[in-house]
Amino acid sequence: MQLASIATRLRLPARMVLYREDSPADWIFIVAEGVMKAFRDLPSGKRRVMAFLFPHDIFGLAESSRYVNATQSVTPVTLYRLELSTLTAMLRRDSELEFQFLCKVTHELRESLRQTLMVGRRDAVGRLAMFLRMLEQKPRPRGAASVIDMPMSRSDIAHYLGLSLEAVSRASRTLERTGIVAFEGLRKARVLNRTKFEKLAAAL
Amino acid sequence: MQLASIATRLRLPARMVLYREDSPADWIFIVAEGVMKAFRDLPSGKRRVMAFLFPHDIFGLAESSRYVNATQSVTPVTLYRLELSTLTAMLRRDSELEFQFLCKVTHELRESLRQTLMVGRRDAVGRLAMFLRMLEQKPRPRGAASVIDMPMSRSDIAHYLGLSLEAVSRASRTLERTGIVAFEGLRKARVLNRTKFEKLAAAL
DNA sequence: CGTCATTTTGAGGTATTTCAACGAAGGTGG
DNA sequence: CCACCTTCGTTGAAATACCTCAAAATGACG
Repeated sequence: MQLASIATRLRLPARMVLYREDSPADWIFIVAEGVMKAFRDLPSGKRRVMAFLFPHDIFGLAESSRYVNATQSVTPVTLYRLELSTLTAMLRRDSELEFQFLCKVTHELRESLRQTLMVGRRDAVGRLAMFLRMLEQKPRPRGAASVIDMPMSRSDIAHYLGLSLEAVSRASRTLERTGIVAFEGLRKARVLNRTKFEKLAAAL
Repeated sequence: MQLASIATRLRLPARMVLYREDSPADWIFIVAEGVMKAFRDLPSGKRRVMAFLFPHDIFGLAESSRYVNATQSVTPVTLYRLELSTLTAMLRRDSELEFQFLCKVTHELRESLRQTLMVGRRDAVGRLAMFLRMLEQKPRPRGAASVIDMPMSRSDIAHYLGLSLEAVSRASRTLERTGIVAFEGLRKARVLNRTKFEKLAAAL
């Protein structure tokens, strides 16, 4: 996007909190490189990861000038940061840009709907399969085509899927035991049986 | 919205299917009166209600020129219908209108996130409380201030919350038995114990 | 007022959550 | 470069909550 030209470039190491929930929302961010997560800590102490943010994703959704989520880097990241007021001014001036932006938000909406579907499933294995398929569809880093990269921790995945860490662990084990997916370490996965995999991932 | 001026007014009786999933997405709709539901039928035969659409809500989200959901009227409804091509043309011309539209979609995104949070909860009673609070916050029809109107069936609620019909029924019973909510028939509810209600509805 | 659909209620099955403890991984400092 | 420490992940067993199936009760509608 041409927004980059008026944005500030920003680098963050892994595991760094960018902003907290309910803090004043002055900026909008775009991921240039790396992965972030947006999450909320619930009263019960549980944590829900609302989204993983990949390159090209825009984030900084606010309500009444406060961020609705906290965000934290998962890997080292490069971000573009721009003032919200600057952005809205630009959008009003540049209709074409605004339209692009609208498309972007619409896309996010579709993603969110997909996540609702995923979280609504009852079975842990299916949810994990769906998650892996989502990762698979992300633009993969150069080279490794058939390998799914999982930059986030098992615990993050659990919080994203609305499962316990243990359930994710067991679901991984099941996928491996049934020969559908092979895990190499904690950060890589490979689909071995595409047919069964798709059948699982298909929204139950 | 001023979109109404270029839109076709449309009336539907209750329980009428407006369009099906994957059918060509030529139109965008706005609810003027009544309630619609957007849903998907899953391979397993289960149905998921993705959203209830109230007055002022826009719907007709598409992907590759196909609707992503089917929609059906819950009550008799009045809709505004406009061609997608007409809309995009107008948006490009009228920057102010486009901005309004962007805000609208952003709002939908927040709602979707809220639903994700709700569906992700583990307890049926909490989910139902959260749902009732959502209904409560909708602009209520004239008069009845403290009464929550539930135009949709228990079965629709179940499909929206990702629960079985029985679970919704039992959750209602529990809310009633504990004196938190009183149901009058199947279509009206009243919060009796606001404190406990909010505590339940608070995202666990 | 009768019929059909929807909702309620009960009992049993199953998947996930919890709790606890062990094992592995990653990061830091000597 | 290795040892140590802390965090994260795995595994097992028991508890919980929802789902499913079945039947009765209630509500909707002609």
